[in-house]
Amino acid sequence: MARTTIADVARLANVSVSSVSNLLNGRSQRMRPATRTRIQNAIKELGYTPSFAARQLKTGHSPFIGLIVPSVADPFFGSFARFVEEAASQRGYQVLLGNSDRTAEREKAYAEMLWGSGVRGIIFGSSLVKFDHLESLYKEGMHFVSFYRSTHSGDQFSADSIGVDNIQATRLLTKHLLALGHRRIGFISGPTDMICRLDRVEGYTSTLEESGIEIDQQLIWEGAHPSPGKASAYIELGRQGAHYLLSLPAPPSAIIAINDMHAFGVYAGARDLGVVIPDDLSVAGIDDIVVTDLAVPPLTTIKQPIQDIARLSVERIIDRLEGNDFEEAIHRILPSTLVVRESTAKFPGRSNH
Amino acid sequence: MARTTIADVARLANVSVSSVSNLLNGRSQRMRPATRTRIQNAIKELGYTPSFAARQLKTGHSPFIGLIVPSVADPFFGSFARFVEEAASQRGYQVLLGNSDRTAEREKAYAEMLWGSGVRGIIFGSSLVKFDHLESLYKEGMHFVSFYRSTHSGDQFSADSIGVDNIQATRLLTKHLLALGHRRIGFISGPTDMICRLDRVEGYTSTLEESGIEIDQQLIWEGAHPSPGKASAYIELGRQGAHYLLSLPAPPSAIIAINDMHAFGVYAGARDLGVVIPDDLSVAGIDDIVVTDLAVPPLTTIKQPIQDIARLSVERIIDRLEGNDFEEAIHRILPSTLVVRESTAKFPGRSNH
DNA sequence: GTGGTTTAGTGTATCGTTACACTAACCTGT
DNA sequence: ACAGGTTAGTGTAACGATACACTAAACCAC
Repeated sequence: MARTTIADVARLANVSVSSVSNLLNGRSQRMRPATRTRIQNAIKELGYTPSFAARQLKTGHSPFIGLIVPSVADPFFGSFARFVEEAASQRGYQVLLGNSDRTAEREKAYAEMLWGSGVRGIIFGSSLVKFDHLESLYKEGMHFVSFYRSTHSGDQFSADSIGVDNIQATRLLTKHLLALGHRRIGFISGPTDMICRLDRVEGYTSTLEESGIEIDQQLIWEGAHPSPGKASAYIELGRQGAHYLLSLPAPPSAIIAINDMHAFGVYAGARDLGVVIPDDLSVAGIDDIVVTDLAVPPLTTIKQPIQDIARLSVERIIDRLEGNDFEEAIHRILPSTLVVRESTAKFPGRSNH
Repeated sequence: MARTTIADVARLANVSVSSVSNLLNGRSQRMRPATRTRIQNAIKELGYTPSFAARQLKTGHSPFIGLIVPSVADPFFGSFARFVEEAASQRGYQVLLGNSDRTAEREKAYAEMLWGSGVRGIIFGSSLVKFDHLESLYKEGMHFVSFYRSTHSGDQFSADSIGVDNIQATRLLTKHLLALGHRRIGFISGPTDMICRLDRVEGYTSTLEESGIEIDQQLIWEGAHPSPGKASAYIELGRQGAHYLLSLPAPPSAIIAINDMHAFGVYAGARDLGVVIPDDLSVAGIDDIVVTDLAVPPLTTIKQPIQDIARLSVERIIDRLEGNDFEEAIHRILPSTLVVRESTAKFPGRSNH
C-alpha cells in the first residue's frame, strides 16, 4: 500500500531516477531504445503512476482547472459544466467545481481555495459586472476565462472571454415579437448584476427604440436577488414578474424572460391569473435548456452554442496555462440562434387570427 | 508573482516555520495568545494560503473528493452535484467532477485519473450493477461511497452506500395508482444496468403481485441504452416507451416512469398520440426534479432527500479519508416520499369520475 | 594520438509543508 | 536547592519528482 515511487522504478530498471524522469517528460531521445523499454517495463510491472502532488510542487502547475458557475443545479449550467468537463478531460485536465450563487464573495473564496490547490486557470460561467474581487489573484498569476464579458467592463485587468452575443439574442427575440405585431413587450430581467443581463436588456431596449417604440420602464421588471441554493428560485422570480407585469393597467401582450427558467416562471404566473399562452400572451426565453421543447406550449427561445463555448474556453485556458499563448486578452463572440416554437403567436389585438 | 510561503509568514511574525505550521494545524494550544495573533496577522497581511500540493506530498492526503455522475447535464444529478459540492466545501474539501455516461469504462478511467491526482475518495451518483472494474483501486486504498447500492450486489468488496429505498419508491407509486383504481399499470424502466433501476422494477412488480395482479411483461418497457452526452436522451426514451405502451392491444391506463425525465418523455409521447393526461392516462415519475411542478399537468412523483444524501455521503467519505472510521461498510437507506400532483387521476373506466 | 563533439546517461538541490525530536526558560513541591 | 514537570516554542529530515549542471565513454577528423 506504500506508494511506488520513481526511485522504485529506477532501481528495478537499473538506471538513475533522472533517466526515468527524462522518459516521463518526453526527453526519451536521450537514451537508447533498450534503456527506454527497460524503464517502460519497470513502470508497467510496478504499476507506477507519478505523484501529481510532487510534480506540482516542483513544476508549479497542476492538471486542474476550476469551473465556477452560479449553480450546477441550474440546467443551463449543468449542461455547460458537462461540456467543460468533457473538453478538459480530452486534454488531460480535470475540473474542480464551485457554485457561487452569483456573489462576489463566494467567487473570491473559491478562487482563493483553488489558488491554494495549485489551480492556475478558472472558467467562470457567470460574469459579475465587476471583477475587482479577483484582481489580486490575477496579479499573482491566475488565469481567467469568463463565459461572457463585453467591453462594458471597467476592469483593472483584462480576462479572456468567450460567449454569445447577448445583445443580439434579445434583438432577435424582440424583432420576432415585433414582427408578430406585438407593441407592448414586457421584460423580466432579474437583478442586472451580470454583464450578460445588462446586454440582454440593451438588446431589447435598442431594438424597440429603432422601431420607434418608446421604452416604458414599467415593463421592465428587475425583481430581487434570489435566495441561494434553490434551483427553483428563478422559476419563482419569473412567476412574481409575470404577476407584476400582467397586473399593470396596460399589461404587455408579450414577455421576454432573461432565461428559460424565468420564462417557465412566467408560464406559472400566467396560469395563476388565467392568462393563456400563446393566445393571450406570448412568452420567450433564452438558453434553450433541455426541457424547453417539452413545455406546454413549447418555448420560443434563443439557442446558445454552449458546447462550442465550453470547448473554446477550455482550450483557451489550457493554452494560457501551458504558456502557448501570451497575447492580449481575447473576446470571442459566437452567434446565437432564434428557435421559434409555440409560445409566441401573432398579436391578437388587431387584424389577424 | 513568487508564491508566499510559510517561511515568509514565519519571518514576518518573527517565529519559526514550525510555529506557523503548528497554528495552521490546530496545535495552537502550544503558544501564547500574543504569538498566535502575531502569526495570524502576518498570514492576513501576506495573503498567505498554504500549498495543498506540498501538504499532500508530506501528509499523503489531498483535500479533494471525486464525484462521478452519469451526467451533470441531467437536472437530477446537477442538483446532487450542487449539494455535494456545498457539503464538501463546508468541510474544506473540493470536488472533482466526472461524467461517466453510466459506462463502466469511463467510471474506471476517471477513477484512475483521480487516483493519480491524489484523490482517495470518490462519490458515485450512479451505481452500476457490478463494481468489479473498481476493485483494483479499492485494494490500493481508494474509498467509495455510492449513491445507492442494495444488498443485491455480489461485489468482491464492499463500499459504503447511502440512498433512498428504491423499492419503496415504486411501491408508493404503485399503491397510489392502485388506490385510484388503475389495474393495468405500465412501467418504463430504461436499461436495467443500475441497481436502483432493478429495485424500482421490483417495487412495482412485488406490489402488483401482493394485490393479486398478474405481471404482464408486455407492460414493462426497457428500451435501449441512450446515446451519451445528450441530456434530452431520457426524454426521447420516455417518448418511445409511451408510443410502445399506448399502442398495445390493451394499453395501460397509467404509466410509472423510472425517473422524471422519462416521465416528461411520456408526456410528449402521449401528446403525439392525442392521449390526454391525466384524463386518459395517469403518469408518475421519480426524483422530483426542479421543473416537475411546472409541467402541465404538474407531475406526481417521488421526492428523494438528495440534500441529505449528498451531505451524508460527503461526511462518510471524509470520515474514511481522515481515518475516523474503520468500521465495516454501511448501507444507509433514507425514506422517500410520495408527492401527489395532477398527473395522476382516478381510473376513468368504471364507477367514478 | 590529440582535441573536439556527441551520446547516454547521472547527481543533487530544490519545491513548501509537516511532525518528530529537541530545548531553554520558567514553575512547583519538598 | 534541586529534581521533575510544564510551557512555548525551534531545527530539520523527510515526502516524490524535476531540471540543471555535470561526466564517462565513444567516436571522428586530421
